[in-house]
Amino acid sequence: MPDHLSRRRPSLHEARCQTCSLSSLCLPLALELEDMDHFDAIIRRRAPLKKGEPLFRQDETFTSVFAVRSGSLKQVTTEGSGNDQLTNFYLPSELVGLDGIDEEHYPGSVIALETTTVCEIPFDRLDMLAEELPDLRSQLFRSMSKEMRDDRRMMRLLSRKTADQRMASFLITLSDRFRRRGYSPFSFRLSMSRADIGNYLGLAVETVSRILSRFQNQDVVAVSGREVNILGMQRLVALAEEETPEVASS
Amino acid sequence: MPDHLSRRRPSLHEARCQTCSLSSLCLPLALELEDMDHFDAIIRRRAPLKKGEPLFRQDETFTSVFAVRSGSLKQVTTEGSGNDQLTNFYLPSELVGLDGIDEEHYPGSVIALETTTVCEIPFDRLDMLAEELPDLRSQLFRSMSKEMRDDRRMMRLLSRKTADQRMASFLITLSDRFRRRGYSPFSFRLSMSRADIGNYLGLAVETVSRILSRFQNQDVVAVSGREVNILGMQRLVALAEEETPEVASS
DNA sequence: CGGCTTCTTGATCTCGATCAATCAGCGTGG
DNA sequence: CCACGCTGATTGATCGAGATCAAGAAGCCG
Repeated sequence: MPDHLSRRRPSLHEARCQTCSLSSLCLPLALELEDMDHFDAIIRRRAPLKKGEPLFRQDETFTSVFAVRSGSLKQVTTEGSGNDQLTNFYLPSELVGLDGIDEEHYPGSVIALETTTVCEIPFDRLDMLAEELPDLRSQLFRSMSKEMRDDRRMMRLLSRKTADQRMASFLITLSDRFRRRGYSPFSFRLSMSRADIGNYLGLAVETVSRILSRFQNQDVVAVSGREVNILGMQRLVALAEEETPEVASS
Repeated sequence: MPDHLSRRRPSLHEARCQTCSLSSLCLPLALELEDMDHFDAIIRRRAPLKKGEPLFRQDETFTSVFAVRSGSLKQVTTEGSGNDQLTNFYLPSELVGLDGIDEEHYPGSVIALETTTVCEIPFDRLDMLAEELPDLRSQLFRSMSKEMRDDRRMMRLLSRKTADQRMASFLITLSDRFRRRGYSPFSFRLSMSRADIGNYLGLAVETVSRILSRFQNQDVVAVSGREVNILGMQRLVALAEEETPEVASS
């Protein structure tokens, strides 16, 4: 993640939706000014999380969803003994915790990858407001629907794609998310470790490292530590889409 | 004109939520009788789908969600050329199409695996009703949240589990869903082909077949064609949870 | 510095894909 | 009724992508 994402402490006037630079991407995106006031009123500001700090832990009681304001987080689900699964990364404007509504508990821990600030949105208040504001309700449905759609894409990636395609897809997706947030899509900093990437993509750390080295040798990207430069977006897209031979189909 | 002639409703008394045997599992589960009337009023009954018939196709405009009344369906997403991904199976009382809200198009085709009946719920009407009925709204959020949670479980399965664990998990999940619908959790019929199972679990057809044979030899299940008998649920659970050595973790 | 963790690179092994062949079911038409 | 063809399922033999094991290198912070 670009450093300025995490460095920027919200000054006071940023701490309101009306003046937040993310408002066009975030939950209140469809609201009129007046409605946004109502929405803004239920938000709780939070002290910034330091790297490694949890926003909440798995199995804690679900109370709120969170909008990322700056920084980034990962969601990790532990099942059985010591076998974690990293199910998502969250960037600014994205909504965290929606999968906890059902069952009333968060299904995974969400942990800051760098200094991170979030807006807390108590869900009972949000639900009440969703009753009054059709646009807010609609946006909430959309957000959840989008997350389901992204999950399906991820399943496809995990069950059909080769290691190379996974890495390429991962870099493209990140690039895209940065672009839509107004940052360079070609030059950014990874806030997650190689281990995180491997865990997320279903690959061994060694494989992640090897593939990045190979991409580098092929001049598709330039990687230095966590700094990434995409040199050939075309090639990268080609790598991600390359026809995988065949699998079961009905 | 007498009412029963002008109505295009199927005359089955089951065709109303109030008397539907699934109402305790389905969307209106939390509604008072009076509210259920309102909900019932927006439902459109549909002619049964025959095996192989699509409920809707990928990229069609999103208009409705559907509740499965009887039978079963699969959701298939095609991307690129001829490379399908089966992302879900749907059983009675489950909600189909929620991932189409965002983007206004269905992200995959949904196809009947056998003769199947569904209730069509126009989404704009549902949304309006969700404004008036907090319980309905809540249940809708829950359904979506649950689907996200299930998706995450699936990601975990695809990225961490061995072929044996996948098959075992699959059978257990099915068994569980049958149990909650009042059917035998130990004896049921698979409505999907081996190819469908393989596609869903990210395995080759041959692997699915081999594992079922092996499970059979170990007296964990008895399989005859699509008929399944679970002989050792304990063993099956053990197979599904067996510690997978190690993978990347942070 | 030294003691960490994270990352890279090399060598080997393994699970499940792929290739190939046969078999079983099942509707269709002669 | 059976022969035919088609699709789905099973079983065997081989192969390869990526995991695992092993050892260094490079950051990073006290």
